[in-house]
Amino acid sequence: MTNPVKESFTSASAPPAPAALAAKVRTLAPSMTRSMQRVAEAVAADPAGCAALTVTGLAELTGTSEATVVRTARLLGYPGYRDLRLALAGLAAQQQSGRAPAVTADIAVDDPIADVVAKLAYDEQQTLADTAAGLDTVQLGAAVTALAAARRIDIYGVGASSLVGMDLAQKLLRIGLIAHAHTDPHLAVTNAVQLRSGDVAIAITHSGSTGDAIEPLRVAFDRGATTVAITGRPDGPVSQYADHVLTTSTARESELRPAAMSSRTSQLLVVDCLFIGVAQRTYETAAPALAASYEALAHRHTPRGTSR
Amino acid sequence: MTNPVKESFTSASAPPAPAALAAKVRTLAPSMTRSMQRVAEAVAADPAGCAALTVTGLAELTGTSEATVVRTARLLGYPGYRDLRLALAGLAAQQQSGRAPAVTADIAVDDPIADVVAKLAYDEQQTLADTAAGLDTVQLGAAVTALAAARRIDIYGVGASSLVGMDLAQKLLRIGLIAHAHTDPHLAVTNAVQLRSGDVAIAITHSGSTGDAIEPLRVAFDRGATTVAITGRPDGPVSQYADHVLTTSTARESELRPAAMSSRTSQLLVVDCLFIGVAQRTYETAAPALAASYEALAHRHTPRGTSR
DNA sequence: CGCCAGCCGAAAATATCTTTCACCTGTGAC
DNA sequence: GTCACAGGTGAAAGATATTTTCGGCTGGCG
Repeated sequence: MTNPVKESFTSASAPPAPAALAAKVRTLAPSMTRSMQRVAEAVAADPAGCAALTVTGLAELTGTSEATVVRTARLLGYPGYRDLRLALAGLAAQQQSGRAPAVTADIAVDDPIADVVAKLAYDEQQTLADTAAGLDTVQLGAAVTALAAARRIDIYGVGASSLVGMDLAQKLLRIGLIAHAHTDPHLAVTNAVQLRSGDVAIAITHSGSTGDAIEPLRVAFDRGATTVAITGRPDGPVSQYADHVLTTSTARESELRPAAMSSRTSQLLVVDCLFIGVAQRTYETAAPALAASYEALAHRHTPRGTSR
Repeated sequence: MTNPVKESFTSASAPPAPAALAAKVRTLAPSMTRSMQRVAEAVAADPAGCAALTVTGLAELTGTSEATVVRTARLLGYPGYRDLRLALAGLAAQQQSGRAPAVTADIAVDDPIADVVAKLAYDEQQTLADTAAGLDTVQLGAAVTALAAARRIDIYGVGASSLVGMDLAQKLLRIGLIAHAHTDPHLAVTNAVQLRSGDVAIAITHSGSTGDAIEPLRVAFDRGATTVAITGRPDGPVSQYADHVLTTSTARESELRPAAMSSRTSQLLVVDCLFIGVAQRTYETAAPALAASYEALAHRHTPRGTSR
């Protein structure tokens, strides 16, 4: 304790440097000794690589000793090598994520699988954002009100949209509403005839011009039911017979990724919004119903379960 | 040498996870013990803060022991605490520089409809990002390879997952593969018996323990077919019979938004990735098939169509 | 040529991380 | 109800990594 400040001079004004590490290295380089410069250089050149090394490793890499590495870390403003290493890891992560947004291109035939995942996820996120931004909450609210009070709900959709319709029907059934998704156009029409005021009919069609979904909606509309269209083309024929139009977004499509694919994401978001809206309005009955259906399902899972 | 695997079980397919740590915590949480959950929670809640702590510090903070902290780090896929800490520092740096924390609250009963839309869209975007980050591209690639060469593809899923299965089957059929989604558990099993080497069976179950989806997969597995599991619980029973496990992410759930709902988004992304992967590999036949199916559908739309 | 200042690394000292092991708790069988 | 058992758990031993100490070495200067 004769001399508490022996090897512990730090560059004073340096708090735990965040990202401007390369700059700091350059600034401080002149005041460094040869060995320290080698260490600093290595660190600046490959933060990620150095973050993976222990003091000893970095010392060997730079042909110096542990002590020198620690001294360098101190000079750069960190309490010790451990903290420099942490900062290095952070820096590496930043650089990493920084160059990520290069996924805006279309998916190509020869894209590696990792790129496919990234691009697809990005596209779908974009689709969701677009849909949310473009959704008319007034129309949505009106549709929810109609659904919550409906005596009976019929849903029409064919092809990819039929799955969305079934999803909605499944959900509504779970909270005690009477909903049915029709996929057979003929049966859809014959059922639509049964509808009347107080009932709700929903057509789901991305193109807005799928005859098989429009026809039953028209019948329901004529019968006095409240009609809702979920479509990517609010100016299409389907809107003619819809009291409320909910617009889904259309993502950029490519050869490998037909429109039908991204429209599904968009449609599902709308459907989820409808469901949650209805669940809110009918909370008194919906909550217990949801809990009950959850409970009922528990028995379908293998008891020992988690293999903990 | 007696027992090389004592405390060294890692979650197998887990490489040093990059940024999707919160997601990983959620995925693995169910298979964790109470103490480990506390640690995982702390880490997920405050990456930056935890990165500043030593093992001992984090153990004290969470009221557990060093051993438990290390065990948790292992479970999350890191060789030890040191590496988890490094990853944490990286994560913290990213959040710091990156976008807003955006701590969205759960959807409440009295949220206005506009909030519901925004929260839902945000949650689903989050789910997509998590899924993409957590997806093992090696497993995915292997599954794609198997699918592209398959003589026949059977898909099992019940409940909400059945819709995802149907979606996948629809897509694969479009590019000329022989795929069938089974929703009836009995028929699924009786059909699984027909499978043999060179065929592919896919089970989709969020819980990883849905007997009705596992049983046919087991049969297919025993018959020598290549088996794939798409699940949110990679440690669940279903993985026992799966050659390739594709992990979907689990979103924070709330009363109004049961897990089944967000799992669908995640599952669909995986399914889309599979589809595109297969389409790439079989481009020669897939491209014309896609074009043809598109062509065939055009006639189902009202001729005057778009009212443009 | 000898002396001194400061650089440098080997090795000791310390901190941190990992592993082991025994205890403890809750669970299921009888 | 009691017993046996399968894990979960943390204290402490053991292994690594980091920091500090300390003495040798180099090169400049009188």
